[in-house]
Amino acid sequence: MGRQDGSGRQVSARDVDDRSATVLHVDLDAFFVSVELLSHPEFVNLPVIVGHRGGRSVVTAANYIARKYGVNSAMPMALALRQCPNAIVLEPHIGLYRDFSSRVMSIFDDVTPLVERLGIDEAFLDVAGATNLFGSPAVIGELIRARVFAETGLVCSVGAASTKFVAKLASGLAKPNGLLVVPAEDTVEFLHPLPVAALWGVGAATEQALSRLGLKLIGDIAHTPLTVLRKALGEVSGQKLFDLSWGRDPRAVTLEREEKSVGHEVTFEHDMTDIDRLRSELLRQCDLVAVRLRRGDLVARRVALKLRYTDFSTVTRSRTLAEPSNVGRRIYEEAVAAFDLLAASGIRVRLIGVRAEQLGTASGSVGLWDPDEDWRGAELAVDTVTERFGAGTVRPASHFTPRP
DNA sequence: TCTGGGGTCCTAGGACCC
DNA sequence: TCTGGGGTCCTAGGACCC
Repeated sequence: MGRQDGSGRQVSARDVDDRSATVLHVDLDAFFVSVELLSHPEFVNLPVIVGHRGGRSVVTAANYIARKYGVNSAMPMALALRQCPNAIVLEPHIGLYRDFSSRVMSIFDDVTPLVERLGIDEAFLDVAGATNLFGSPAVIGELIRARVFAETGLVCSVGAASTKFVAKLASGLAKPNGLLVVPAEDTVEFLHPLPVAALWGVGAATEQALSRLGLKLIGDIAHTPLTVLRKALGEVSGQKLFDLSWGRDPRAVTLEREEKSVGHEVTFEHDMTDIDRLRSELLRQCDLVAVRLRRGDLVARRVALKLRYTDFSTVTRSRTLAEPSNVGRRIYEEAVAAFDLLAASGIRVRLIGVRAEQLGTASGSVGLWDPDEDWRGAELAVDTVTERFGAGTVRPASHFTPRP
């Protein structure tokens, strides 16, 4: 998991002017494992995995020692333990990680107001306006790394570049416990020797498709006619990859994005065949989704059901609601109607899930209930108000504001 | 090896309308 | 009658990311 002395190492592409590299990507190294190790220092030099042992679980996080054995996140736990039988397996503590995450993010906020959180353990920072105060991007990067270590005991890596995706690539190459600056003028030179899989949006399938075209390196993509890329990868993806291969990434660092969907899903320890129990699990999930919608003052216009069968094949069925809703019962009605069309005797379900989509704001009726009260109570409050004032009063469709 | 759970984005076909 | 072109919405599936 890298050195924990907090000094890190300066891995600069060259000792050059870095004033153009004002986008920082900060990524905590082996975040979940590092947090756990703060309270288990005796495991620091051992391979450590965070995740549930047994069942159908996967590796949530692994430290760098475990990674040497080929263990990676999202790998089935059973396989990970075969690769590294001596690994220490620790149960995740999401609440704890969230606390550490907020502490780290608030350090970022001290540096610049332009912080874009990316999940729990990474963020983009636009430091163009902070250089007068703190110094060059590289200096700011080291400042952040030192403060994060001093105040939380966690180690992070920083990439600095003129665009988001190059900054992210740079932080990945700087890991663990490093900093890498890619000045704008060096971007193409930096990108072209890297494998195509390094590009944001190139996963296994796209890598295969590119390989069929004989394209292995980012530089190969850069020198392929756009028409060929568009045909092989689709209009949008082809254009995007071509632009990225030349270091073109117009995305700005943005403060906050609106949620587009809210969902819940569960994989059973053993495949479920009991249709009634599947229905009741679905009801539970719909209630949870509805609570989250209400807490965000949101309503959903679509409900999507997801089933994964024994053979891992997955189907989804979605339905558009006549009236947007955030009431658990209503969401359940649609979800279970879709489920009943698929459910038949002999069904073997590995995963069931529900997702509320096409969210809109439920304006004009804030304060009818306390969003922090117990969720069953909140459900009751909705239904009570609905009863008293008639259906639609709580979240009238006329108040539905679609979001772009 | 046997595959989590939270999401976002893109594609493609069909319906429907002008 | 056997046939165009767009635009938009709905739906299903899949790739991808953390």
